Amino acid sequence: MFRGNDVTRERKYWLFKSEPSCFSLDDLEKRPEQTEQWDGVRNFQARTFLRDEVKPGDGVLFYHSNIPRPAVVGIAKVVRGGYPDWTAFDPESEHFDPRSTPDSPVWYMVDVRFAGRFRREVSLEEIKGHPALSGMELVRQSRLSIQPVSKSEWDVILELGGVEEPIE
DNA sequence: GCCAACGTTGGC
DNA sequence: GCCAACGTTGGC
Repeated sequence: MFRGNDVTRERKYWLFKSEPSCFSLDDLEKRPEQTEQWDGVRNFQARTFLRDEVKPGDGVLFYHSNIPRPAVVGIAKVVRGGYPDWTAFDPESEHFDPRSTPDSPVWYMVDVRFAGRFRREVSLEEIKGHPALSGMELVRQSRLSIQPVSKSEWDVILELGGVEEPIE
């Protein structure tokens, strides 16, 4: 009932996938204010996370997919929660979807800001072989592009990757 | 480039 | 509402 107004809500953690040939951690770091709209998500389960559950201050594991050695390469921070993905309204956009309108949006996006690069990448292979990580959504259901990560998984991956806790 | 796993679409 | 056909993702 008070969803969205809960100022006491605990920070949540997420894993966002991206093909680096499309958008990489490097690209995020080079953006103005190191911030980017995470648009183009066209999967309903991922959409629902973006619309309802991803909130400012949340932590994001930045994962590079569809490459020879897929891996978490760094972290980002959510700076704006779910709002309508305008690329769905734009006929010129490759993410155009006429089912989504400004009055009744179907697709949502969030804004993320660069928060750190790992000293070493944490590969999918390593995650699969790590007792504390082998139950991750990433391993169990490999296709979801926005997925929740537990606090303990977040902590272990940051420890493996080697980055100071960067989010306030 | 292959293909398994999964999501979506559409006929019935 | 079932399910076959099809499209996409993403590891390998």
